[in-house]
Amino acid sequence: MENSEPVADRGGAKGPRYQALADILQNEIESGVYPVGTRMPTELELCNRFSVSRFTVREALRRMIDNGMILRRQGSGTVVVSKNPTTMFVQKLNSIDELLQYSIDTRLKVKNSAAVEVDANTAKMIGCEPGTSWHKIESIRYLDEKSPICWTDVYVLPEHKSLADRIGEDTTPVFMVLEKEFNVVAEEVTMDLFAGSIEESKAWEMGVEPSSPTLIIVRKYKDQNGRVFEVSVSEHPAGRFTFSIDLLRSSNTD
Amino acid sequence: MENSEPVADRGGAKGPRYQALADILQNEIESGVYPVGTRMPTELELCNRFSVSRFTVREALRRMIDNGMILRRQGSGTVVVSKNPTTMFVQKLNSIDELLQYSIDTRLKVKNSAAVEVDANTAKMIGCEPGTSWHKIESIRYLDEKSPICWTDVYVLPEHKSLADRIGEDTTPVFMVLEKEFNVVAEEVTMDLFAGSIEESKAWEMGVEPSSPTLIIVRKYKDQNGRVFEVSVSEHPAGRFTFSIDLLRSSNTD
DNA sequence: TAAGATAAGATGTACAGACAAATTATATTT
DNA sequence: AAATATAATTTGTCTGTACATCTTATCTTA
Repeated sequence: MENSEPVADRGGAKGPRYQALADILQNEIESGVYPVGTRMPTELELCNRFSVSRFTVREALRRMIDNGMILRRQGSGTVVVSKNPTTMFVQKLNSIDELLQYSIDTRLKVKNSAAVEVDANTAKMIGCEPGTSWHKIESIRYLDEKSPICWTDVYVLPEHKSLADRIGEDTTPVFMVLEKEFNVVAEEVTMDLFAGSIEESKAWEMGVEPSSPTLIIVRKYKDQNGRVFEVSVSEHPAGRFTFSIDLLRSSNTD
Repeated sequence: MENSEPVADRGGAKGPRYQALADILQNEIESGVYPVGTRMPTELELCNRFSVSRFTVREALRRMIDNGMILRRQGSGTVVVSKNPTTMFVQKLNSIDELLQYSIDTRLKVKNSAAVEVDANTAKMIGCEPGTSWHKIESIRYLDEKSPICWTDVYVLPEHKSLADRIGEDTTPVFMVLEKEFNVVAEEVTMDLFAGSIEESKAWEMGVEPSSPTLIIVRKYKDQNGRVFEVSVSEHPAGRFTFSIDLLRSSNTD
């Protein structure tokens, strides 16, 4: 007596068996057979139900992990964490340089370095409470001697203020210096991009008209505990810089 | 006579065997044993050299694929594509909406729709040859009746011009309408963000001063063959819109 | 020479079995 | 009843084998 469902020999569908199995299970999750938060059947149960080997089951579940629908823990089991396959587009960065999007030859030149208590405006921009203590490093990024790319204000924790002395020594990104010197790890980076007008004082330094358009990029670097340990605010005068993102549709064949 | 290298029983290092193997191979790539562009040993050769099963070898190579160091093709082999483990940060999008970054309630209102041959400036901006034929759809994105978010010029292929009639019907993103109606698939999306000044004519429509700062976003949608089938140019007056990216350090434990 | 058929080589898929490691449930002891 | 030890469960790692599928090289033929 056959007690298994036809995964091996389904209609006219082509492709590997684990993909067919993944499709079935994803469908069952979407239709509520295994609600979010509950546990999926064990590998052995799936093997028996569909009459396939553990290899096939694990390969199918691996796809579902990549799609962000399930989560597995050794000894515990498989839990459903999402009804829909997440991550339809993925951005891949090939290097740290692409995160900052400057060629390796640009250099940061420090103009000023001092402790500050952020005012209301700045607090809103960098996402913290007004009056918080930060160490602010004002600097300009140059392509060469006469070509300023952008003005950058770097905010670091007070205990990291000695960082200012190391900026400009080489072309290492600021947050990588922090990682190396102060033993923090950038686990998450949030970037906000918007348009604005440049301040009069900075306009002179950058060699553009006052209140001319700029692309402002605010980067927040968080460590493992979610604490923001660096914020940088960069202002790029129009025409000097383009921020590019390349997104690839992830390999879900759903 | 033992002719294999010790992967199974290395020093005091813990962890699975495939991880040890992956580390060794990554090291050899970095030190130039297998230069970028050349082919790695076959699975069977690695099995023999390290006295491990094909499972272990494939599991190791799978890690290296995830790191973007190698690329494999059935029947062909394994080629090295990068000296360093790539993808240090990954952006995950949970929905199409996050790609466009507009709340689901915004609507596009078509102002004009006509065939055009792009001039030199536009050609440079959207990345094609001057004189190319496109169908241009000018529109404005509104949050509600009186709140324009941005001006958007959508360029689609001439054979897709009937799309203009379907824009604004609902809140479906333009490229998704194309995917559904014309059977194309957005496999890759390239976005360029930069600052600029708004044109006089558009300034009036958007309710801002002429030549005031704008955030310009150019999105190019490519299909499986790499052909660009849609280009959109959005101009967001300063203060109306912020583009956010959230990057997570990828799980490579190298 | 060029086109097509054939063979060889490499990765992909699939099965079965075994043990390791982590978790959870159960039983035991205090 | 609570803490501890034990057993059962579940996923992780690993080996071996077999065949399928795709690619590339080689041979054959027109």
